[in-house]
Amino acid sequence: MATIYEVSKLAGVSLATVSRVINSNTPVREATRKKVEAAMAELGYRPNSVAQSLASSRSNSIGILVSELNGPFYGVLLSRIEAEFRAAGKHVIIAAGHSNESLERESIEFLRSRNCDALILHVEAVSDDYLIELSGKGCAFVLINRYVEDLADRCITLNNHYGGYLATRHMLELGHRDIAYVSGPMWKHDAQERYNGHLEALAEFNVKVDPALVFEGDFQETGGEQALAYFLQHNLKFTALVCANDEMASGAITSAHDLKIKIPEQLSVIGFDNVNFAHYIYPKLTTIDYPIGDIGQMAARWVIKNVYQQPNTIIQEVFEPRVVQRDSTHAFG
Amino acid sequence: MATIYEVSKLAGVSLATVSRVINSNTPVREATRKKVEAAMAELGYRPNSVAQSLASSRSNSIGILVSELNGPFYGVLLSRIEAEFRAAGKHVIIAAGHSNESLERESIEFLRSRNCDALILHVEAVSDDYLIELSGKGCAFVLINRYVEDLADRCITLNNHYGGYLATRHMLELGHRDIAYVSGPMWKHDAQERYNGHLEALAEFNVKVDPALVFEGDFQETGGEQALAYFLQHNLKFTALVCANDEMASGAITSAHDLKIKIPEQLSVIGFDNVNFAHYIYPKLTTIDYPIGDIGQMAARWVIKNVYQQPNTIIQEVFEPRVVQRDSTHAFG
DNA sequence: GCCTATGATGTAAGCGCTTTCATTTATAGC
DNA sequence: GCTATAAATGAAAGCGCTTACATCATAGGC
Repeated sequence: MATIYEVSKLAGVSLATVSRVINSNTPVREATRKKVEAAMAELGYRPNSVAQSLASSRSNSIGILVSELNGPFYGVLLSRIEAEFRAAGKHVIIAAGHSNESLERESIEFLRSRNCDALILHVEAVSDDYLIELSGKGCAFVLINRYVEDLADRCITLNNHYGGYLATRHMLELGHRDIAYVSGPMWKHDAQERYNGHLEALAEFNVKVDPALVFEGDFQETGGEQALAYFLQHNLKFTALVCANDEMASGAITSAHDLKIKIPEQLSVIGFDNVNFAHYIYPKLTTIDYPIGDIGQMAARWVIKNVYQQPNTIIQEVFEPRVVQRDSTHAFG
Repeated sequence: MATIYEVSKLAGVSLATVSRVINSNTPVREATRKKVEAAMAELGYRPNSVAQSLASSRSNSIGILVSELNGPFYGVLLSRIEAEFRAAGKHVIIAAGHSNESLERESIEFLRSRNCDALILHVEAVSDDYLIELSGKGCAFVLINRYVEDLADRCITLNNHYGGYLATRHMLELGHRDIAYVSGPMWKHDAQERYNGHLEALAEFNVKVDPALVFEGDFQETGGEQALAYFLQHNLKFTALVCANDEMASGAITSAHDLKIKIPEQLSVIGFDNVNFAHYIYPKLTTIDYPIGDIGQMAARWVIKNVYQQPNTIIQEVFEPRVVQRDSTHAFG
């Protein structure tokens, strides 16, 4: 590969001038620029990004840490982040934290040692204090799907409360009044918020909360299966089932098939997240759309604005969910 | 961040010695090593990977180019590749080619300019000649899911022919004789091979091929829908449907639901790939497992062996598919 | 005890670029 | 046409590390 030195010799200018036309951060006379560009083209020159990084202490790389690389969720996220940075000439280094504290910390250290200019973190296990400390060390990062008070300006989140509200309101508007709820693990922030939204909707429609109609699931398919079994076993009356995510909704629907409960005729089911398999479920799952792609893109913009100094970039910190009506919900009666 | 220089001063040794204990490529006296390690620990030193790259002309980064970052397929692939390299202290840079020739070329150039030590490519649009030329330029890469004669030793593939054979044999063994086939776009190598496998199975069971029972789909859900509509419209008799991938199988099953065709009682359906949503389909989809994760891991090993010089690593170039029996297929009669 | 072979450590020259500062060249005002 | 000023370019010092080569220390052979 040709180096900047060879380009400068061929163009008959100094190294510095070539560097200037590459970075276009200092004016260069038109005629000189043309000469340099011709030389670069002739040699098929491409700047060595490693050398650029070392000299400028900018790596043009952004570290992305997500819980899992597979699964229905993160692909969309990565896709949008990559597209945004690619357009800006930056590249993306990925790592998986597997929702495990020590792995998450290790991954962050790993990415930091890779001289990433910034980190986009989707972390679940690491503590708020750790993140605050990290920020104190001067590490530039954005948090996705997590809100930390002291780091509020670097959190891009979904309005989970409103999502929970929308899901239950959807059922109420369809005329349902006996609504069972399958929550996520209550120690998780988003699970709690979604549940609070559910309560708000019930209150708005003057429906009394029946504690027996709430089941704490695990955000997995099994959670939905267990929830349905539990509600039926206790002989509870309900015509609608609100699930705090799509996996659990899928589990509940699978169980319902086995028990010959017709969906949505006998039971309306709504999920949350709108993961990519939601429309493969039969009947196609009505759910709350989590615009994870938009959130990823916004995180990338945050980096472009704050780390790569494009102050005009507009940042939206909170995203609003919406109902995606498909075939698993049905008017009451 | 501390530099190697500060470590050397604190430990009372030269830069070179510190570098040696970092890389452990040259013997260092035990006592010296201990001193250096203590100094590194005290300073919280981590080598600057950019400087290492520049000096050693090894970036310890591997570029991964896949068609899409989302979708049911690539997450698993990335996940396994990342895990393998992570364990080896390497990192992974990702890019998406979107099955578009110029984007694929551009992405490859992008990754090359990032000084990746090697590339793992899942490319569909770029020509064989381009790849051969790339290899001639001394660019180290492995090809996933694509076989190029002249590059045979750097191709990790699935035995698609055998997979096609297995799918149809599965139906034949269940007693079906009237078997419709939905292929992928025939210009795609894998679609062609899967179809040839289908033909082989039919021949083995002495079943005559009925050209009317073959429909060329698009590897998307719509392909499956169109195929079913086509077969029914032409009043063809068939009790089994072999689809060249899971998306098309899903489309066919959705259409079947709408037409009140019972699966598997009236029609057995098998897919191909075993993507993550296959078991969300109702009934759970019987399919051919494509061990994409294993293939990714093997590609990573290829790099470790050939680029990072670990000659003992064993490489498996061709992977064998297998039948995953679920609920969408049923014995004839 | 001296010389040599061997292993451990130090010295210093880059890797390919950016960037500060000095220098040269062009522009304008009189 | 000459100086004051601004604009364009060049020279050179790093960025933090690796590595070839030189040097020094140690041990073994006689």
